[in-house]
Amino acid sequence: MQPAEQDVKMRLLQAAKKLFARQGFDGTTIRQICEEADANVALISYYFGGKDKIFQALIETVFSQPLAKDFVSRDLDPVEGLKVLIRELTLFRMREPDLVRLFQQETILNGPRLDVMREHKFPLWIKTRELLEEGRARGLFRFRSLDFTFSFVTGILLDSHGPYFQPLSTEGEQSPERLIEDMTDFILSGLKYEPAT
Amino acid sequence: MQPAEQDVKMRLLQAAKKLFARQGFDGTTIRQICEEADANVALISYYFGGKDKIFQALIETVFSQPLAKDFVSRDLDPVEGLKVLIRELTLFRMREPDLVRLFQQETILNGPRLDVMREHKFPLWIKTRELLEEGRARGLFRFRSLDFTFSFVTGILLDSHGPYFQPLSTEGEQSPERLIEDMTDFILSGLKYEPAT
DNA sequence: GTCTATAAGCCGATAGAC
DNA sequence: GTCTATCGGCTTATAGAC
Repeated sequence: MQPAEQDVKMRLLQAAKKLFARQGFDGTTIRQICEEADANVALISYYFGGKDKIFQALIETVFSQPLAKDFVSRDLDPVEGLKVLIRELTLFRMREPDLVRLFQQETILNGPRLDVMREHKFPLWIKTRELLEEGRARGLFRFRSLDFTFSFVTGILLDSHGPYFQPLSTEGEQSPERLIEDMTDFILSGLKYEPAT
Repeated sequence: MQPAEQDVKMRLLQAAKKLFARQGFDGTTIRQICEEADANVALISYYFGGKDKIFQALIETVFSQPLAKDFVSRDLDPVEGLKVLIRELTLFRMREPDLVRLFQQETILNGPRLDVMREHKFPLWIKTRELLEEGRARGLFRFRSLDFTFSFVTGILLDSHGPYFQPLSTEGEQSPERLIEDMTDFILSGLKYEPAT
């Protein structure tokens, strides 16, 4: 694969990510993608084989990079584990807002490609559930339903209303660190965790 | 307005709600809607004036029913107010899953159709923010950032990952009442609320 | 590898018959 | 009020020139 070819393919993938995320799959045309990527209209068919194929290629490039391999494999204390999860996930979400939006859309549309995403991301969520359960067993957390509690935690972690509620915001932009701190605090409090004094 | 006319309009609206929710606005054609409603292709133009218009009409019928009118207008204690909000919103979301999906779709896509929804729902969220702020001022709640805290609360309230995480569920179906109780408990704990003994 | 030109089909919308 | 037939526009995809 030559450099120029690499370059165009990459530009097309980047443009596809951006536009699919912002406008949805159906709301995006290959013409828009090619224009955004400064490439000819025919090159999506040439490099990927069509609109569906470039979407699939996009998903696959995402999962070729490890996201949370170490979080899943490391043997962490429930509290420390949740802290690592909150931090890593929050930073990832701030690094890749378009990707987050893309996932969210697929999740809601419940399309056929959702299974691929499930397969790759579920180890992360299984580990998260295990941390909650272990924390409860050890008396660190207090809650009644694991299913409900898990959904509360993921609701906070994967919140997707940022832009929607933007007009209500009053405090301006804040640092990621403050968000991570406050989120950790809120979740651990919700779990009735009482830090050792 | 004659009965038959009412009937067709209603069937079209119901079909539109179902298909827009499941396939998105761009992924749904007026032909599909009319087929689902057992109506002729031309009737969407005739009754509503076009695809965009039937969407708008759909949103407006939703908001013609009072959802949270009383919640917004009633002068409630912060804690009681949040409890009412959690209950009403949760019950509404269980009654109208398609509508929830529709909102979530549009929220993420951040399209031009979002403004209509914002206009109708924002009084609810403004009131929610006021309750949080008032609760903090009265020493009932403890948190640092109102913006962050508001996003945590809405993340839980508007969680959209139910179907996605379904395969991880272990506790089977549970009653709405239990969900409301647990959610209230988690949120108030996250806000550091300590019930008077 | 890149481009133009064009094919073939679906889209939303509507004029006009009934 | 309902329907058929059709229009113009835009879509994806590709054949073929360079």
